[in-house]
Amino acid sequence: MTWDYAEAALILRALSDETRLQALHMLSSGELCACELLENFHITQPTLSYHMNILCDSGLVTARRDGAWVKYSPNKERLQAVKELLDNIIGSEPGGQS
Amino acid sequence: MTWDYAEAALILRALSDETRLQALHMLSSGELCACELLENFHITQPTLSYHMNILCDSGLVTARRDGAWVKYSPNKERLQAVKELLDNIIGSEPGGQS
DNA sequence: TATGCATATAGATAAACATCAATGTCATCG
DNA sequence: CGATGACATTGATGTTTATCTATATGCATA
Repeated sequence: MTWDYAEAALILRALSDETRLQALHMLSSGELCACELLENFHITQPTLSYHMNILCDSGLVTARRDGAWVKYSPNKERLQAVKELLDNIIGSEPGGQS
Repeated sequence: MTWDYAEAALILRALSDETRLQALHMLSSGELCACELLENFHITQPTLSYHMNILCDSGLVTARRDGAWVKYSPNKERLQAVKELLDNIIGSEPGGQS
């Protein structure tokens, strides 16, 4: 995947918020619906919806409707791509380990 | 290194701007002074100074005075740590390659 | 010391962001 | 169909962000 700075900044901006990072972490163990996520925050339902929109728009999370619920999953490939983006910026090989 | 969401969000916020990403990329080939960086942007000197402050505060870049100049270098360890942070969030092993 | 160049700080401003209350939409169940 | 629960959208609001102009500070050199 190739990035320009504007696109990269968009993805990283999606990652630059405490609530969204925590939501992503919760999703790392598997699909969750909005109400399950909401239980772990002290924000209102519309605010969570706003954050999930940002995560979906950036491609870091995918959403699917399941009856009355909307279930969210992390897009691990996309997160992996962010790591490669960081490698490009610092000039290391893609996938370089510590 | 261990992170809480607030600290992680701070670092990622520093990475969430086009100008700062481009500055970091320029620094990947080595130390540069502010005026050298400035030549590659269409922003004013105070605006660049503002962005470099954010990069320094986040620890992603270090600055040292050299006579009249201030020279900036990337902190590659810190950028590596960001990758590990992403691994923690998505639940992969640290240093995992593509 | 006075001048000039490199960088930082201050103050102002417009745009973007995070948040909430109120309301709308969509699916389910009686 | 009507009511209820899950989620989205709207509109308002206070805060943060990126940017500029103007000015200050720090260093070097004549």
